[in-house]
Amino acid sequence: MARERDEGKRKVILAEAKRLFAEHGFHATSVQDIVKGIDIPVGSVYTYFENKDDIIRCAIDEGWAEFYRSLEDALAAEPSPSLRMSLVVYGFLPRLFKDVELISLFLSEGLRFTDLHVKLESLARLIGAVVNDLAKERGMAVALSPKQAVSALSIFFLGSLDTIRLSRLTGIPISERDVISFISLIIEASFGIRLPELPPQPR
Amino acid sequence: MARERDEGKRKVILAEAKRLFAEHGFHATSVQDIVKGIDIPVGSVYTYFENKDDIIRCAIDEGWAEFYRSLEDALAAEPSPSLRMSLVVYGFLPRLFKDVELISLFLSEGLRFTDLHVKLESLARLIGAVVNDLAKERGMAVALSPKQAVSALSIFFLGSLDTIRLSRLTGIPISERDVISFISLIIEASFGIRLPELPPQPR
Amino acid sequence: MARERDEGKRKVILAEAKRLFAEHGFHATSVQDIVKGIDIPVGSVYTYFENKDDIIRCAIDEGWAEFYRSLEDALAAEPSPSLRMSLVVYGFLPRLFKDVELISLFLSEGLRFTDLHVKLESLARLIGAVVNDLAKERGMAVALSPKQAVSALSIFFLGSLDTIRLSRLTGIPISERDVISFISLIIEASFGIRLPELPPQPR
Amino acid sequence: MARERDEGKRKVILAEAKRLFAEHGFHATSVQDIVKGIDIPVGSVYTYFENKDDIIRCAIDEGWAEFYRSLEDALAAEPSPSLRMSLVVYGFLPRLFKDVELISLFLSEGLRFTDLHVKLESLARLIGAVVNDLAKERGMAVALSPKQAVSALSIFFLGSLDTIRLSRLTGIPISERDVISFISLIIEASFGIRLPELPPQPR
DNA sequence: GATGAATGAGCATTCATTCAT
DNA sequence: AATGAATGAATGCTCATTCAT
Repeated sequence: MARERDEGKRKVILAEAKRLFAEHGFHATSVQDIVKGIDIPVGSVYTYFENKDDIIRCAIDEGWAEFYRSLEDALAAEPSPSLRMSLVVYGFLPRLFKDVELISLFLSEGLRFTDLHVKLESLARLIGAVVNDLAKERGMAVALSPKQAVSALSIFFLGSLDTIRLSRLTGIPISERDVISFISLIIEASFGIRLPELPPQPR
Repeated sequence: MARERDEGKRKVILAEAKRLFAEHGFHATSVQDIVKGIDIPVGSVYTYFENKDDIIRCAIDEGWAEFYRSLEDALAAEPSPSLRMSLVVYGFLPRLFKDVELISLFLSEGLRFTDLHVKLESLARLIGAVVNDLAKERGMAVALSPKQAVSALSIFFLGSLDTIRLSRLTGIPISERDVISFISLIIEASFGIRLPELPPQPR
Repeated sequence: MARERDEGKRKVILAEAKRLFAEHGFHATSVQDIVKGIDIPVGSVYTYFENKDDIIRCAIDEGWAEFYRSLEDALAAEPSPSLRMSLVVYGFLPRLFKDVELISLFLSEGLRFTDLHVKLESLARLIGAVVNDLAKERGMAVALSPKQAVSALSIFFLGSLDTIRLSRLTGIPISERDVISFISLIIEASFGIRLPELPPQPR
Repeated sequence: MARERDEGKRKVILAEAKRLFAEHGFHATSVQDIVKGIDIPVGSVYTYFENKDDIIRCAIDEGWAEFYRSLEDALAAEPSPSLRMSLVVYGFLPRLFKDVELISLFLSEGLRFTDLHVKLESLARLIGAVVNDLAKERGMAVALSPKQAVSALSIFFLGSLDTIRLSRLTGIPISERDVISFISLIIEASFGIRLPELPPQPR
């Protein structure tokens, strides 16, 4: 009967907010700033979001959900442990790196706005399984305690993301390739395998 | 003749600012907030700092400088490569972890306010030398390209810091011990040595 | 042919509005607030009321009209002057006190939205007649000038209502019984009669 | 050292606020409205008041305190009970009536912002003493229970104020003289005395 | 130098009403 | 008629910085 909520409008707001939050920070970006560029009246923001906090929370949660789900699906479809590991390193790491805006949000303001540790734990479980399967395939006893495994994952994951964020923001000359090649080196050294390089994943 | 600036007052402002910036974020902390708790008039802040940005810049720069200098001095005083490495892992990593406020500033707002990559490059040079000397002592050819070395350091350094920051902020159950033990594990595995555990460094 | 307006829906809106206006004030209650709890769409409000002002005006006018009409009818049906006075004191005052919401509206925002003095004058005429008849019955010359009579009525009426409103809002320990017993005391003293207490009026 | 808080400025804000609140209501008057007419920047309001609520609270509390204190002082200086009663009726009632703005604030929004019942109880104690002394002087046993006395005072006080407020706002033709003359009539009838009319009190 | 009142642009959010559906 | 998304001016309040004292 009345006008329907326009999902497209919501997406536009979210995208512009993500862009500006990542570039200038959450607090330095006003709601007015967000709508200015996309020609949507301020009031409309509050049709689609509860408040400013809700915008960043949605941006992070939805970005993460999309990333996580597609990783989960792809891993489920691949039976070989070592190919699954390749998928993680050559498929999803680059994919994540492409979305610097999400990463920046995630690491700078995300802690205050979403249950980051829940996200991190799911990811640890997902990737932990890949690691374990690979170890089993290679006939290795897993040398890491579960606690060390979570630490390891957290360090590599956050470290890689932060390094990429840094390289974008400060011009430090580390490329995505450098990070990925180092990560794959570590894995290859640990498991004594050659990790088959995959073509970039389709979106 | 101008009255002396009161260095104690400056320190108090810096400490309170660091505390509040780390807890609530830079933008969410007003200059008024900073002086409220420490009973110093607003105007005085501008005797010691150019503006609000200058406060965070000083907090980070001075915190970093102090950390870096003491690391540099300690390394210079220790001739044995493996003991130097121990010093880094068991002496300075914990010391850094203790100063969560500095880490939080560093990782959340630091990028916008200080030349983080200059700091990171100095650190890479410093620690890179430790790594190289250790490799030489062990008669190993360094397997990492310089680029990979910087990537590696960046990933481990930022990853460790962010993991600790996270564990404090979100209650994710990773302790400083876990991080340190994982880092030392990696080093020991890479160099085939047993890294002697050092007593905590005095301040 | 136009669909019938749903009188029930109108009543529901009016009742909820009365409740919220009385509790939080007219300006502090949004039209959105009103419809939220009663599951009626905002747009519908404007089918039944011209605008927000119209809602409060109707609430007061209709509440008053109902009260006034039933007082008028009851008085018309009772021939004895002293019983008519009892009716006013023991029948209608308590009835009015029950409707605190109406009173609050009346006294707080009513002045700006309805012709309160017209209402007060009708009431003065109605009750003035009761007073005069009672005085005639008791063989008394009325000691009050018409102006004093209106003043008297206004003071007692508004004073009683305000006292009750106050006791509800602030917990001041004056009960409806206290007010009614004082009013009846004044009347009994003035006319030298014993006012027969009536059973509460049926709605 | 720095500029001193300007009590005059505070008074100007308070006076203008009182005027506008009384005329248009608290919620219908914006902080911007208040400063517009008196050429003071918005920010300065918050130097002198915590927030908008604080303005009305101060207006009521300070207006009441001034009124109450001067009533208290004047009563203390007058030994004769009947003259004290005259003082109340002919001295202070008119004085209160002059400050319609205070009354309006008091009765319309005051309940939400100040502990009105505390004020009313102090007043009841003060005037209750005058009534008792007069009764003793006249050799009368007080016929009212304490509860009835408070009710009586509340009804007369609030009724009188509201009647005056009404007459200003709606043009109902009741003058201050009418109210005062009715109140004095009641007192004279109750105590069988002639209340000596006093010249208006100096401010 | 020390102080803290002064400033006014800017902030996030609300809201009565309209009107496309 | 019914609906509820759309609207944008207006709200109360903040805040980095200045500068009169």
